[in-house]
Amino acid sequence: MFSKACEYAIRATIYIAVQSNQDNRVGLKDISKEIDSPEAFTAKILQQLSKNEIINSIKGPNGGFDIDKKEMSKIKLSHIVMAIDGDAIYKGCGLGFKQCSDKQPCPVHDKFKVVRNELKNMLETTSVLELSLGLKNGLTFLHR
Amino acid sequence: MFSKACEYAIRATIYIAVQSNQDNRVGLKDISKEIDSPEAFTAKILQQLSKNEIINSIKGPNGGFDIDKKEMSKIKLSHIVMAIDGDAIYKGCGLGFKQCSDKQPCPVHDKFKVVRNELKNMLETTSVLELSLGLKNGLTFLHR
DNA sequence: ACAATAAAAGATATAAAGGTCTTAATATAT
DNA sequence: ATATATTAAGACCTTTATATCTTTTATTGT
Repeated sequence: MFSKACEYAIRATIYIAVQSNQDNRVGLKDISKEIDSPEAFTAKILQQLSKNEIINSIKGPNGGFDIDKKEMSKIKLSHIVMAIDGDAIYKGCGLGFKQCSDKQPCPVHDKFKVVRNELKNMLETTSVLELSLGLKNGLTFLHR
Repeated sequence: MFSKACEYAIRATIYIAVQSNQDNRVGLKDISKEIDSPEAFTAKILQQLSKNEIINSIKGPNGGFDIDKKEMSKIKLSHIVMAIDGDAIYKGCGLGFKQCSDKQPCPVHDKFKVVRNELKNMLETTSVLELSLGLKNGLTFLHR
Protein backbone atom coordinates (compact mmCIF):
# COMPACT_ATOMS: atom_id res chain seq x y z
CA MET A 1 0.00 0.00 0.00
CA PHE A 2 2.61 2.50 1.16
CA SER A 3 6.37 2.58 0.80
CA LYS A 4 8.48 1.34 3.70
CA ALA A 5 9.56 4.93 4.28
CA CYS A 6 5.93 5.96 4.63
CA GLU A 7 5.20 3.14 7.05
CA TYR A 8 8.10 4.23 9.24
CA ALA A 9 6.95 7.83 8.93
CA ILE A 10 3.49 7.02 10.24
CA ARG A 11 4.84 4.88 13.06
CA ALA A 12 7.32 7.59 14.05
CA THR A 13 4.79 10.38 13.94
CA ILE A 14 2.38 8.47 16.17
CA TYR A 15 5.12 7.69 18.67
CA ILE A 16 6.34 11.28 18.75
CA ALA A 17 2.73 12.39 19.26
CA VAL A 18 2.28 10.12 22.27
CA GLN A 19 5.47 11.46 23.82
CA SER A 20 4.72 15.07 22.97
CA ASN A 21 1.37 14.71 24.66
CA GLN A 22 3.30 13.94 27.83
CA ASP A 23 5.68 16.83 27.11
CA ASN A 24 8.54 14.52 26.22
CA ARG A 25 10.82 15.37 23.38
CA VAL A 26 12.30 12.23 21.79
CA GLY A 27 15.53 11.55 19.92
CA LEU A 28 16.27 9.45 16.86
CA LYS A 29 17.67 6.49 18.79
CA ASP A 30 14.64 6.28 21.01
CA ILE A 31 12.25 6.57 18.09
CA SER A 32 13.86 3.96 15.88
CA LYS A 33 14.07 1.56 18.81
CA GLU A 34 10.43 2.05 19.76
CA ILE A 35 9.01 1.77 16.28
CA ASP A 36 11.47 -0.97 15.24
CA SER A 37 12.99 0.79 12.24
CA PRO A 38 16.54 1.20 10.89
CA GLU A 39 18.07 4.21 12.61
CA ALA A 40 19.87 5.94 9.73
CA PHE A 41 16.97 5.44 7.38
CA THR A 42 14.59 6.76 9.99
CA ALA A 43 16.73 9.87 10.31
CA LYS A 44 16.13 10.63 6.64
CA ILE A 45 12.42 10.18 7.03
CA LEU A 46 12.26 12.40 10.11
CA GLN A 47 14.06 15.05 8.08
CA GLN A 48 11.32 14.86 5.48
CA LEU A 49 8.60 15.09 8.07
CA SER A 50 10.34 18.07 9.62
CA LYS A 51 10.71 19.82 6.26
CA ASN A 52 7.01 19.27 5.68
CA GLU A 53 6.27 20.77 9.08
CA ILE A 54 4.61 17.64 10.39
CA ILE A 55 7.09 17.38 13.25
CA ASN A 56 9.55 19.83 14.83
CA SER A 57 13.22 19.03 14.98
CA ILE A 58 15.53 20.52 17.60
CA LYS A 59 19.30 20.14 17.36
CA GLY A 60 21.85 19.92 20.11
CA PRO A 61 21.85 18.45 23.61
CA ASN A 62 18.32 17.69 24.80
CA GLY A 63 17.31 18.05 21.19
CA GLY A 64 15.10 15.65 19.31
CA PHE A 65 11.66 15.70 17.76
CA ASP A 66 8.24 16.76 18.93
CA ILE A 67 4.82 17.85 17.75
CA ASP A 68 2.88 20.88 18.93
CA LYS A 69 -0.03 19.74 21.05
CA LYS A 70 -2.43 22.09 19.29
CA GLU A 71 -1.43 20.77 15.85
CA MET A 72 -1.88 17.14 16.75
CA SER A 73 -5.54 16.89 15.88
CA LYS A 74 -4.97 18.74 12.63
CA ILE A 75 -2.27 16.39 11.36
CA LYS A 76 -3.98 13.68 9.35
CA LEU A 77 -2.53 10.50 7.90
CA SER A 78 -2.98 12.06 4.49
CA HIS A 79 -0.39 14.72 5.32
CA ILE A 80 2.21 12.12 6.20
CA VAL A 81 1.47 10.00 3.14
CA MET A 82 1.61 13.05 0.89
CA ALA A 83 4.92 14.19 2.40
CA ILE A 84 6.62 10.82 1.89
CA ASP A 85 4.89 9.04 -1.00
CA GLY A 86 3.35 11.97 -2.83
CA ASP A 87 -0.07 11.85 -4.44
CA ALA A 88 0.35 8.64 -6.43
CA ILE A 89 -2.12 6.80 -4.21
CA TYR A 90 -4.77 9.40 -4.95
CA LYS A 91 -4.40 10.16 -8.60
CA GLY A 92 -2.68 7.04 -9.95
CA CYS A 93 -4.63 4.77 -12.32
CA GLY A 94 -5.12 1.23 -11.04
CA LEU A 95 -3.62 -0.16 -14.24
CA GLY A 96 -0.85 2.44 -14.49
CA PHE A 97 -2.21 4.49 -17.38
CA LYS A 98 -1.21 8.14 -17.43
CA GLN A 99 -4.23 9.17 -19.46
CA CYS A 100 -6.84 7.36 -17.43
CA SER A 101 -9.68 9.69 -16.42
CA ASP A 102 -13.43 9.85 -15.99
CA LYS A 103 -13.72 10.74 -19.68
CA GLN A 104 -11.34 8.04 -20.87
CA PRO A 105 -11.46 5.39 -18.15
CA CYS A 106 -9.43 2.20 -18.04
CA PRO A 107 -11.45 -0.98 -17.52
CA VAL A 108 -11.11 -0.87 -13.73
CA HIS A 109 -11.38 2.89 -13.35
CA ASP A 110 -14.82 3.09 -11.72
CA LYS A 111 -14.31 0.11 -9.46
CA PHE A 112 -11.00 1.45 -8.23
CA LYS A 113 -12.39 4.88 -7.75
CA VAL A 114 -14.76 3.67 -5.08
CA VAL A 115 -12.02 1.98 -3.10
CA ARG A 116 -9.56 4.80 -3.60
CA ASN A 117 -12.06 7.37 -2.42
CA GLU A 118 -12.71 5.36 0.70
CA LEU A 119 -8.99 5.17 1.35
CA LYS A 120 -8.56 8.85 0.66
CA ASN A 121 -11.38 9.74 2.98
CA MET A 122 -10.00 7.53 5.73
CA LEU A 123 -6.55 9.10 5.44
CA GLU A 124 -7.95 12.61 5.40
CA THR A 125 -10.12 12.13 8.46
CA THR A 126 -7.80 10.11 10.67
CA SER A 127 -5.71 12.34 12.92
CA VAL A 128 -2.41 11.57 14.54
CA LEU A 129 -3.91 12.57 17.88
CA GLU A 130 -6.63 9.96 17.55
CA LEU A 131 -4.12 7.23 16.73
CA SER A 132 -1.80 8.27 19.54
CA LEU A 133 -4.62 7.94 22.08
CA GLY A 134 -5.28 4.32 21.17
CA LEU A 135 -1.62 3.60 21.61
CA LYS A 136 -1.39 5.45 24.91
CA ASN A 137 -4.39 3.59 26.25
CA GLY A 138 -2.85 0.24 25.42
CA LEU A 139 -5.43 -0.58 22.77
CA THR A 140 -2.92 -0.62 19.93
CA PHE A 141 0.78 -1.40 19.53
CA LEU A 142 3.78 -0.07 17.69
CA HIS A 143 6.36 -2.83 17.99
CA ARG A 144 6.85 -6.58 18.02
CA MET B 1 -1.40 -0.23 -5.34
CA PHE B 2 -0.13 -3.12 -7.46
CA SER B 3 3.26 -3.87 -8.96
CA LYS B 4 3.93 -2.91 -12.57
CA ALA B 5 3.95 -6.61 -13.41
CA CYS B 6 0.48 -6.95 -11.95
CA GLU B 7 -0.81 -3.95 -13.85
CA TYR B 8 0.45 -5.43 -17.11
CA ALA B 9 -1.01 -8.79 -16.12
CA ILE B 10 -4.48 -7.32 -15.67
CA ARG B 11 -4.28 -5.33 -18.89
CA ALA B 12 -3.08 -8.37 -20.81
CA THR B 13 -5.72 -10.68 -19.40
CA ILE B 14 -8.50 -8.27 -20.28
CA TYR B 15 -7.19 -7.86 -23.81
CA ILE B 16 -6.82 -11.61 -24.30
CA ALA B 17 -10.36 -12.03 -23.00
CA VAL B 18 -11.76 -9.58 -25.53
CA GLN B 19 -10.00 -11.38 -28.35
CA SER B 20 -10.90 -14.84 -27.10
CA ASN B 21 -14.52 -13.80 -27.02
CA GLN B 22 -14.22 -13.25 -30.74
CA ASP B 23 -12.34 -16.54 -31.11
CA ASN B 24 -9.05 -14.83 -31.81
CA ARG B 25 -5.87 -16.20 -30.36
CA VAL B 26 -3.29 -13.45 -29.78
CA GLY B 27 0.50 -13.43 -29.70
CA LEU B 28 2.96 -11.66 -27.45
CA LYS B 29 3.78 -8.90 -29.95
CA ASP B 30 0.16 -8.06 -30.48
CA ILE B 31 -0.58 -8.06 -26.75
CA SER B 32 2.33 -5.88 -25.69
CA LYS B 33 1.55 -3.42 -28.47
CA GLU B 34 -2.12 -3.21 -27.56
CA ILE B 35 -1.64 -2.84 -23.84
CA ASP B 36 1.45 -0.64 -24.21
CA SER B 37 3.87 -2.79 -22.21
CA PRO B 38 7.49 -3.89 -22.71
CA GLU B 39 7.46 -7.04 -24.82
CA ALA B 40 10.05 -9.19 -23.07
CA PHE B 41 8.77 -8.30 -19.64
CA THR B 42 5.24 -9.04 -20.74
CA ALA B 43 6.38 -12.47 -21.91
CA LYS B 44 7.49 -13.29 -18.37
CA ILE B 45 4.19 -12.16 -16.97
CA LEU B 46 2.19 -14.17 -19.48
CA GLN B 47 4.23 -17.21 -18.45
CA GLN B 48 3.14 -16.63 -14.87
CA LEU B 49 -0.48 -16.25 -15.85
CA SER B 50 -0.25 -19.41 -17.90
CA LYS B 51 1.36 -21.36 -15.03
CA ASN B 52 -1.45 -20.19 -12.80
CA GLU B 53 -3.97 -21.37 -15.36
CA ILE B 54 -5.47 -17.95 -15.86
CA ILE B 55 -4.66 -17.98 -19.56
CA ASN B 56 -3.72 -20.75 -22.01
CA SER B 57 -0.50 -20.62 -23.96
CA ILE B 58 -0.04 -22.39 -27.27
CA LYS B 59 3.39 -22.72 -28.87
CA GLY B 60 4.31 -22.85 -32.52
CA PRO B 61 2.88 -21.29 -35.67
CA ASN B 62 -0.54 -19.77 -35.05
CA GLY B 63 0.23 -20.10 -31.38
CA GLY B 64 -0.32 -17.44 -28.78
CA PHE B 65 -2.55 -16.94 -25.78
CA ASP B 66 -6.24 -17.31 -25.14
CA ILE B 67 -8.81 -17.83 -22.42
CA ASP B 68 -11.60 -20.42 -22.42
CA LYS B 69 -14.90 -18.66 -22.93
CA LYS B 70 -16.56 -20.64 -20.15
CA GLU B 71 -13.82 -19.68 -17.67
CA MET B 72 -13.97 -16.00 -18.39
CA SER B 73 -16.69 -15.16 -15.91
CA LYS B 74 -14.97 -17.24 -13.23
CA ILE B 75 -11.63 -15.46 -13.50
CA LYS B 76 -11.67 -12.58 -11.04
CA LEU B 77 -9.18 -9.78 -10.60
CA SER B 78 -8.22 -11.38 -7.31
CA HIS B 79 -6.86 -14.41 -9.15
CA ILE B 80 -4.57 -12.29 -11.28
CA VAL B 81 -3.39 -10.21 -8.33
CA MET B 82 -2.75 -13.34 -6.29
CA ALA B 83 -0.81 -14.97 -9.14
CA ILE B 84 1.49 -12.00 -9.65
CA ASP B 85 1.69 -10.06 -6.37
CA GLY B 86 0.68 -12.75 -3.89
CA ASP B 87 -1.48 -12.09 -0.87
CA ALA B 88 0.41 -9.09 0.53
CA ILE B 89 -2.43 -6.74 -0.32
CA TYR B 90 -4.82 -8.88 1.69
CA LYS B 91 -2.89 -9.83 4.78
CA GLY B 92 -0.23 -7.14 5.01
CA CYS B 93 -0.35 -4.67 7.90
CA GLY B 94 -0.76 -1.05 6.87
CA LEU B 95 2.29 -0.11 8.91
CA GLY B 96 4.33 -3.14 7.92
CA PHE B 97 4.17 -5.05 11.19
CA LYS B 98 4.42 -8.83 10.93
CA GLN B 99 2.62 -9.40 14.20
CA CYS B 100 -0.28 -7.07 13.57
CA SER B 101 -3.62 -8.81 14.13
CA ASP B 102 -7.09 -8.28 15.54
CA LYS B 103 -5.76 -9.27 18.96
CA GLN B 104 -2.66 -7.10 18.76
CA PRO B 105 -3.59 -4.35 16.30
CA CYS B 106 -1.32 -1.57 15.10
CA PRO B 107 -2.75 1.94 15.46
CA VAL B 108 -4.27 1.94 11.97
CA HIS B 109 -5.38 -1.70 11.93
CA ASP B 110 -9.13 -1.20 12.16
CA LYS B 111 -9.23 1.74 9.78
CA PHE B 112 -7.20 -0.11 7.18
CA LYS B 113 -9.24 -3.23 7.59
CA VAL B 114 -12.34 -1.48 6.33
CA VAL B 115 -10.62 -0.22 3.20
CA ARG B 116 -8.77 -3.46 2.59
CA ASN B 117 -11.95 -5.48 2.85
CA GLU B 118 -13.63 -3.25 0.35
CA LEU B 119 -10.71 -3.70 -2.02
CA LYS B 120 -10.66 -7.43 -1.45
CA ASN B 121 -14.35 -7.69 -2.10
CA MET B 122 -14.07 -5.65 -5.27
CA LEU B 123 -11.23 -7.81 -6.59
CA GLU B 124 -13.05 -11.02 -5.74
CA THR B 125 -16.28 -10.02 -7.42
CA THR B 126 -14.96 -8.33 -10.55
CA SER B 127 -14.63 -10.79 -13.42
CA VAL B 128 -12.41 -10.55 -16.45
CA LEU B 129 -15.46 -11.11 -18.63
CA GLU B 130 -17.18 -8.09 -17.15
CA LEU B 131 -14.16 -5.89 -17.74
CA SER B 132 -13.68 -7.18 -21.29
CA LEU B 133 -17.25 -6.24 -22.18
CA GLY B 134 -16.75 -2.61 -21.22
CA LEU B 135 -13.67 -2.53 -23.39
CA LYS B 136 -15.35 -4.23 -26.33
CA ASN B 137 -18.27 -1.81 -26.15
CA GLY B 138 -15.96 1.17 -26.30
CA LEU B 139 -16.77 2.32 -22.78
CA THR B 140 -13.25 1.79 -21.48
CA PHE B 141 -9.73 1.87 -22.93
CA LEU B 142 -6.49 -0.06 -22.67
CA HIS B 143 -3.94 2.22 -24.30
CA ARG B 144 -2.86 5.80 -24.72
C1' DA C 1 12.52 -34.81 -41.96
C1' DC C 2 12.96 -29.83 -42.21
C1' DA C 3 12.14 -25.01 -41.92
C1' DA C 4 9.54 -21.60 -39.75
C1' DT C 5 6.99 -19.77 -35.90
C1' DA C 6 5.94 -18.94 -31.36
C1' DA C 7 6.35 -19.43 -26.36
C1' DA C 8 9.52 -21.11 -22.21
C1' DA C 9 13.49 -20.78 -19.66
C1' DG C 10 17.55 -18.88 -18.05
C1' DA C 11 21.12 -15.36 -17.82
C1' DT C 12 21.97 -10.72 -17.69
C1' DA C 13 21.30 -5.63 -17.35
C1' DT C 14 19.14 -1.27 -15.50
C1' DA C 15 16.45 1.46 -12.37
C1' DA C 16 14.30 2.29 -8.08
C1' DA C 17 13.67 1.45 -3.25
C1' DG C 18 15.65 0.62 0.92
C1' DG C 19 19.33 1.40 3.87
C1' DT C 20 24.20 2.95 5.74
C1' DC C 21 28.15 5.85 6.59
C1' DT C 22 30.72 10.09 6.98
C1' DT C 23 31.02 14.87 7.58
C1' DA C 24 28.80 19.30 8.57
C1' DA C 25 25.81 22.32 11.11
C1' DT C 26 23.54 23.79 15.32
C1' DA C 27 22.43 24.15 20.09
C1' DT C 28 23.62 23.52 25.05
C1' DA C 29 26.22 23.54 29.23
C1' DT C 30 30.30 24.34 31.53
C1' DA D 1 35.66 29.38 23.95
C1' DT D 2 35.32 24.54 24.10
C1' DA D 3 33.48 20.01 24.43
C1' DT D 4 29.40 17.45 23.78
C1' DA D 5 24.97 16.09 22.03
C1' DT D 6 22.03 16.02 18.54
C1' DT D 7 19.99 16.57 13.87
C1' DA D 8 21.09 17.78 8.59
C1' DA D 9 23.11 16.77 4.40
C1' DG D 10 25.42 14.28 1.05
C1' DA D 11 27.81 10.29 -0.70
C1' DC D 12 27.56 5.67 -0.90
C1' DC D 13 26.08 0.72 -0.68
C1' DT D 14 22.55 -3.26 -1.11
C1' DT D 15 18.46 -5.40 -2.50
C1' DT D 16 14.41 -5.80 -5.15
C1' DA D 17 11.66 -4.69 -9.12
C1' DT D 18 11.70 -3.82 -13.78
C1' DA D 19 13.28 -5.00 -18.18
C1' DT D 20 16.16 -7.22 -21.87
C1' DC D 21 18.75 -10.69 -24.42
C1' DT D 22 19.91 -15.37 -25.74
C1' DT D 23 19.08 -20.11 -26.09
C1' DT D 24 15.87 -23.95 -25.83
C1' DT D 25 11.53 -26.34 -26.54
C1' DA D 26 7.20 -27.22 -28.75
C1' DT D 27 4.07 -27.01 -32.77
C1' DT D 28 2.78 -26.55 -37.47
C1' DG D 29 2.99 -26.75 -42.52
C1' DT D 30 5.49 -28.33 -46.34
